[in-house]
Amino acid sequence: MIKLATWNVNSIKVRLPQVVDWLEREKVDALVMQETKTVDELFPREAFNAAGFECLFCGQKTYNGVALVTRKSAWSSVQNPVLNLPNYPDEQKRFIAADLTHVSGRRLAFAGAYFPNGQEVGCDKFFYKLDWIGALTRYMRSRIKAGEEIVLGGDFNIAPSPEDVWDPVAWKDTILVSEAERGAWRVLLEAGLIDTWTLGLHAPETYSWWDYRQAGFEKNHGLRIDHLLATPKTAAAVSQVWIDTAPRALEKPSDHAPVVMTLEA
DNA sequence: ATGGCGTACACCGTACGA
Repeated sequence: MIKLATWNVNSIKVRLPQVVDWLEREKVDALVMQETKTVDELFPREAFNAAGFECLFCGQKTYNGVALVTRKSAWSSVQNPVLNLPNYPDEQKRFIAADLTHVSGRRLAFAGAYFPNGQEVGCDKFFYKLDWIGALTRYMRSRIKAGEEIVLGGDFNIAPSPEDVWDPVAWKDTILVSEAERGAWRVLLEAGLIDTWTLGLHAPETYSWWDYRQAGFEKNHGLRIDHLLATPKTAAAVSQVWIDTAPRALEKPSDHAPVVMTLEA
């Protein structure tokens, strides 16, 4: 069994102890992280190495930043690292990927993405978001057409359906749920990716993000905006999918919870 | 209508997130 996860950690410096504890306790084999908010020179690779993980990271000062950590004992090789979208020159560090070969022989590319937030429908950042998703979609499509098996995890900053929103009436047409964003989500999936959440393997229903403000987590005022997508053959090997809400209940949590899936080796 | 909270940077407040 292979366990893959995505987690927006909201600062790897602040969240490092929680992330390392969680990786060890949950026996995660590979994790993509978003919002590491740390330049590469200061990424805490030694802490991950000591916990038995190899690291790839693509960071910047203050904002954004992504990383991929892989359990050394689970993978026979980690190859062809991709740091940021190759087809989209961008100072904002939002994409990472590598080709993983599991000790069982199963191969897959594991990609992690931090989609732009977009701030407000119609503003410059919103159009950057749509543009960035377009570049990601083209890149994914090219790799899928080449016959690769891919898992794409990340903070998509899109709630695909009304049931992914705690108050869909209040949120209607706002950032993260607008028709334009959901349309971009559908186009991405049409490139050949399946939202593993829709495989019917998950329980219970929950969100992946809750606002720090106004006791969002306690009231379960959340959104499901973090996702794990997979190409069809890999999706057919998925055995379970869940959102682990436990880290969100800790002291000084990230505002996001990790999304996890297991895959038959 | 605004800001609520948390993080980063380094101002002692501002930018940003979702």
